[in-house]
Amino acid sequence: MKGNRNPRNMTDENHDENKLITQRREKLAEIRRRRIAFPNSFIRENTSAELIEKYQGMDKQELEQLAVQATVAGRIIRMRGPFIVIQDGVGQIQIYINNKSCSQEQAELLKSFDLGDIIGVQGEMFRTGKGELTLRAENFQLLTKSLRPLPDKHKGLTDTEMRYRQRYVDLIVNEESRKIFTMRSKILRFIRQYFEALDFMEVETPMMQLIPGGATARPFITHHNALDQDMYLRVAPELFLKRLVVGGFERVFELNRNFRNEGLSTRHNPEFTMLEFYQAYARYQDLMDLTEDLFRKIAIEIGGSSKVKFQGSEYDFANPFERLSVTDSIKKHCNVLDDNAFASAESVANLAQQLDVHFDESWPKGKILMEIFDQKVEAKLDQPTFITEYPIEVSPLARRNEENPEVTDRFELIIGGRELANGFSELNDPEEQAERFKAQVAQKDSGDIEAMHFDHDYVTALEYGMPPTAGEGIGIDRLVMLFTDSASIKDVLLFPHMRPQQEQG
RNA sequence: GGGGCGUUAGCUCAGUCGGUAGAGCAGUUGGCUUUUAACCAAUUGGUCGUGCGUUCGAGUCGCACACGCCCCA
Repeated sequence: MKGNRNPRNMTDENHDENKLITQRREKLAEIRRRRIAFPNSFIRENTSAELIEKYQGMDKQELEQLAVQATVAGRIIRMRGPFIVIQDGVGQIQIYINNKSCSQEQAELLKSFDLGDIIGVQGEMFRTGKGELTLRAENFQLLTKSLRPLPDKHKGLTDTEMRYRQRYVDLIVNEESRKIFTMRSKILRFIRQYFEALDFMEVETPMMQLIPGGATARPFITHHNALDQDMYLRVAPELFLKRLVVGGFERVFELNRNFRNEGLSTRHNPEFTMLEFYQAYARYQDLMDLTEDLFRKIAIEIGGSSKVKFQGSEYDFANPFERLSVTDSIKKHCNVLDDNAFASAESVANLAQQLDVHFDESWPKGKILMEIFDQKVEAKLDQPTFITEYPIEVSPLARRNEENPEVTDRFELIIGGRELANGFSELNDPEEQAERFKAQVAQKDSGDIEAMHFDHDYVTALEYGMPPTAGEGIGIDRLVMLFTDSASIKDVLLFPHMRPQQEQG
């Protein structure tokens, strides 16, 4: 809806009435008088897609000889003369109704039909003079009166705000939008099949948590009345999934919602869908291989090709992804020639200053390094790239690298300048994990609102022993954006979060 | 948080230098009835996002606010 010109006010259904709606209400009132409003006994026998698939190969004569009877139902989306095009869940089909060959009563009903009405039609399939496969109505009835006019039949609904706020209208008139959400569903189904085929088990862990953990992010706070207890909406399922690995479920995944209390943008929605999976006796390198394979197979499943076009770029998922350490990526994309730049906290701070990267003096070396990466490198990484060797200070749950104690066995996958995935070999040393939590709490106490809490029970779980394990999270909304060439996360969320509209008067 | 752009009929959009509010589609009435963005004729429809200001006069100029989009942090 543009601005507030027509606020939708749920408490007063007459608030945005206009003449078109009034006319339709009058038509509905007449239908009520005739006691044929909102019938529930119509039996739909055929879908549009099914009829077209079966009979599109037959010519006019063949169809006439077969005299195929069909019964369809759908929403009127176009009317021209005696022709009505209806749309059902799988497509569209044309209906022919000649008002001169039906009863007075039916002719009246036909005349009252509006774009958007849902009708049921029974008749015989034929082909028009121009060759269009059409159902000649012998009987028809109104199933649902639509009281609100549909958007322009040619231009559709283009106002982005209205498309997001009234997604149902968007879905009625914009096939492209229906396609995106159909593809989203296919991608989710494929991911589940993929992991099940690898003997992963799908699990569900708490979304309401006493200690929010598993990611550095601000949580939403809610309150449990009976327990008189504040709770957090989870920012990640990570710590619970690893408890399950301790318990002996060696391959688990969860595909569900996370909540992070941060701003909205074309890449961020406060609730978003994340895939997380954990595999015992695997290393982070194994997950990078798995990720390449998964992306390649999704591309082929969805688009029939390993090549994907996204916002002017093309990625071929048949190729292995580039693998670069954080420091190598900075060297490559910021023209840093001297390895000594990464030697100490001072030298990294100097580098940040040289590159005009803003940072806080109190930050540890690794955090400044990541700030350089975030501000100067990430957006430049268009082709799929695994960034590895993340600093230990920003990776409180990842295993420390054996050769370089400053970094962890961790990677992130960047495509089109966006983080798509984050994985690592898990830290399974309970004593080191306790130390890492302490460091997070210290950061929290010094004002870092995103730092983690100390999760004692998680440490206890690790004390029972977690096998060497690797885990990964993949942002599903961004992944769907990638495979549907969507510029905004709102385009792949059925009901994206929108600021409420102000009521007037 | 900062900057830019946008908000006009149910939908998609014009609106010049500040001087009576426009089109297409949809709707209504009639014609046509195997059409293809159907067509032909007539016709209805406006709190120009909200508020304040400048002005004889504001859709248009100024300020504030709301919502959205884009860019930056």
